[in-house]
Amino acid sequence: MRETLEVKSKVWLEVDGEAVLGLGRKMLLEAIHRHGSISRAAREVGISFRKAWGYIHSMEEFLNTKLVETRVGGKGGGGASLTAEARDLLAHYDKLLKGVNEAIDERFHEIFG
Amino acid sequence: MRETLEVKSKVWLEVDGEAVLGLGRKMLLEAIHRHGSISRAAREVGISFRKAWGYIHSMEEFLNTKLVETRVGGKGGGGASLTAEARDLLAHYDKLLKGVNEAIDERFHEIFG
DNA sequence: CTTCGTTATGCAAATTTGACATAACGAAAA
DNA sequence: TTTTCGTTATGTCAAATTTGCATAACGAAG
Repeated sequence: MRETLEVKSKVWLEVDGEAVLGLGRKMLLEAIHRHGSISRAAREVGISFRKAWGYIHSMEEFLNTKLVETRVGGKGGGGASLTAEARDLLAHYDKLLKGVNEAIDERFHEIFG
Repeated sequence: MRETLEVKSKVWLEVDGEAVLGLGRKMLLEAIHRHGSISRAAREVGISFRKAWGYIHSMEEFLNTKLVETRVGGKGGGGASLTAEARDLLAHYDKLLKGVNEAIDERFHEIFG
């Protein structure tokens, strides 16, 4: 009956019905933290700068919190870094994810074989 | 910092990267089972017949299994009912969902307060 | 004062989604 | 036999969403 039946899951945070943190945004923020640049982070996670920028501003708008500190111009063109609030939010989200996917997978294999 | 921060989650099944069963499709199939009609089921769950029909055929194509038995014309115009495979799949999916959302909620409140 | 890579946006294209229109069907009633 | 009725079954098109393109502004360093 089935070819490659598999379970998929998503866990994300919302404010006023708008997504403010999911797997994609998490990857983006972590990449920004590593590279100190939105554009380089976007390239790494495979999205356009435009989209990354949209993500960030949407998150900041609905969380009503500054997450990414940016510098424009200057040596290297500028750059970006995470605020303490962003790092804190990421840590909490990581905790939330920890074990959830494993629990789902476990249940899936237990039921569907 | 936050207004109404809440956790959201989805769990669904895929075949070859295509969704074959999620919450929406589950609701639709259950409504078909109750009403014996795709169109009445679609009205109940708030989607168009066209969309419901698309769901069903996509599910059947990727699962390579007949899920809905239909009769066209005749008294009442026709009707539809679930196959044994569909009922079986629904039962398994229900089992899969059972507890998962509770586990996620529990973890959320434990971490975010 | 030129260069460079970045932030910052408007806008258009493309894709996806969803709704509309219409045909076919067949049992029962007229 | 013919009409009626609510359903299944699809093609087609519009609308909404998403994605990407183009361009301006910036400012430190050479």
